[in-house]
Amino acid sequence: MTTVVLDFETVSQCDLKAAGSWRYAQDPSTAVLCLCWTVDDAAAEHWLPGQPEPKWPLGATFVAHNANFEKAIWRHIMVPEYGWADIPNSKWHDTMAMCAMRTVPQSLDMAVKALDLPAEKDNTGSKLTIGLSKIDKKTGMMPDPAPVLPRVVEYCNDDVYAQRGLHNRLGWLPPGERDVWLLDQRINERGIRLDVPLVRAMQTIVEKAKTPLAHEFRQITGLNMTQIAKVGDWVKSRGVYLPDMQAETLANALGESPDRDPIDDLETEPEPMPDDVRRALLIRQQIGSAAIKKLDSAQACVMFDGRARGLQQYHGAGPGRWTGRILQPHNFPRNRLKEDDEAPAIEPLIHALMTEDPDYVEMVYGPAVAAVVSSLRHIIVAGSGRALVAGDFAGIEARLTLALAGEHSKTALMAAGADVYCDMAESIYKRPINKKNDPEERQIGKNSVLGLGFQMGARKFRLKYAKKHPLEFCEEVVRAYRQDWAPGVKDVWYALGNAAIKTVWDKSPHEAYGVAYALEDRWLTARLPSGRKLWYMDPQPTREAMPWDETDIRRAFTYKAVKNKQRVTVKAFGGLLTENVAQAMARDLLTEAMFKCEKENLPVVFTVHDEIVCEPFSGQADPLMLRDIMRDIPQWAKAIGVPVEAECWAGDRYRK
DNA sequence: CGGCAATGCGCC
DNA sequence: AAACGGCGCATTGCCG
Repeated sequence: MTTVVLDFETVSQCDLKAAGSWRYAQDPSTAVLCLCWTVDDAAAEHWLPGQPEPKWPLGATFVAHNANFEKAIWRHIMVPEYGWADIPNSKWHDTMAMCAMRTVPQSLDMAVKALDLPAEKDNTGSKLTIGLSKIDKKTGMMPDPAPVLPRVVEYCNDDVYAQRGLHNRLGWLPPGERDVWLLDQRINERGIRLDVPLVRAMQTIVEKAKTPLAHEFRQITGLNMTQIAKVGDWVKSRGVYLPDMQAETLANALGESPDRDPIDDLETEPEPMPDDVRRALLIRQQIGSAAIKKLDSAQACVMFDGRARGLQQYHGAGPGRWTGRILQPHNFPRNRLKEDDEAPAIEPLIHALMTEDPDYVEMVYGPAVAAVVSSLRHIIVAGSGRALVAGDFAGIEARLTLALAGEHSKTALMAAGADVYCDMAESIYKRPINKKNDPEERQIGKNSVLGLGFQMGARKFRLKYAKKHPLEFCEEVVRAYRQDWAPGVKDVWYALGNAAIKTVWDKSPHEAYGVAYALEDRWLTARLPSGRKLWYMDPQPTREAMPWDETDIRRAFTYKAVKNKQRVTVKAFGGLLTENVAQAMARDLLTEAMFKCEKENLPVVFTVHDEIVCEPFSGQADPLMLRDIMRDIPQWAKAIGVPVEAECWAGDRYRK
């Protein structure tokens, strides 16, 4: 098979980072500087605008790093402006997807370095090319690319060689993942319809509501609201101690926490607070949300047809989950507005926001910016003639973990629809618990079931879920989970940990709980019950002191991963490996359901880890159909006995 | 001014 | 007996 490795260089006044590849390619100011490519092992060639279309080898596969970009340029510029033939998705391959799957850094430069391939990033060429998209400050005009074009081609050639080296080193996606990637491409090209007039109205409201409050904040503190550290210092200087400026901390400090029990816990009673501090914190709480920046993101990436594309990154996270980009549908704030203890009806809320009148919004829904933040999800809508149908797997990672651990009495409870959070709470409190009379106890039970499956300890549990309880209580919660409620789970941690450690130390494969660890090339792989593999790069045998006893030194291992765009060494431990497996199995259930949705006229527009959002024709918007699809699990999942439940809904706007 | 690291904050 | 999560983006603050 002939392989063409290619790379475009372009100029534009559109901000690629903010807009994403698809919107960028559609921008009228975007133009191609050059296209460079190699055919198999031959030397690089290049094409410049004005030259005839190159003769592409018949049936070639086109390989690019972040093929989304090359595809977008090809479809939005080469096809309509230069009359080139389209290349279908089935003829594209993405080295970035390959890096993602193998947990190699996704940036070309870092990937090449991590794999010790012989290529250096041409920083000068990169800067020169980027500079062609920026207004020249001396002339006030866009620079003329012509004089530097040979240098740009040289830079582009280097990138093509780097990409080819990467491709030769990593090869192709395995067949199953190839299908997932092709589905990913379809979803990213389909895009998400945004309600642009609503986005504008929200921005107007935020602007109007924010200005006087931001001014008042500055009057009181002399600071900018976003200078969190300095605001913290100021608060402290006024005699109030706050560990951070997080929404929850502020709510507690301002005495708004509904579940607080002041008699029980005098220590955390909100301190009497000077009026200016109270007012400043109230303002910060009302308008300090960073999430409203999503409105700017939405404007920047939405295309001429009202849809935003390229919002999901294939295999962005180690266990295979998608990650969000640009608008990032993965972290929309949840709706915190309450009307009679329920989320308010959506359409009246949208109507109120569309008035662009913050006073009216405030009168009906409380502080206007908070109302906007709570409504952000609703900017995602169904296209015309269509509806949204969405569903999420209920507590899927906890269910998978319990099933894997053979805790069949617990999975049977779940399958029967019992309230396992109350069941867990009964193990903790050793008395009958019900949802109505013991909401706090049930919440502790819920956090335990969802949080303690991956070796979280008492300290962390307290920090995350139970700040108001003493450490001793959290120790008892952890003990109850590990000893009484689901004792099989800790066995999974130790078994997976030991199997992986033995594999790395003895360089021979070891299996536990249906997860088969082996060494392949520079990776430790974990074959899951679904047949898919997880990849851990550059595993190193180490010896580690145990956290509970520094004289207790045991075999362990580390591997390399990317965090915050940095390559870091990660210490493996059983709980982490178990979490990876649970996340990965949940992802496999998700993709399985996504394929079925596509077949059943429920085109997928995005997913959020355990949630699928589809956009069928209005007449086919049947949440029960989606529920059936999501509950229809593959054989491997049936074999471990995981009880799967999905909560589904249909509507015109995205919600939670 | 741009690049980079650290931090905060939102979700699953 | 027994431990650490996974992400992306915005902002700040420091550096050259």
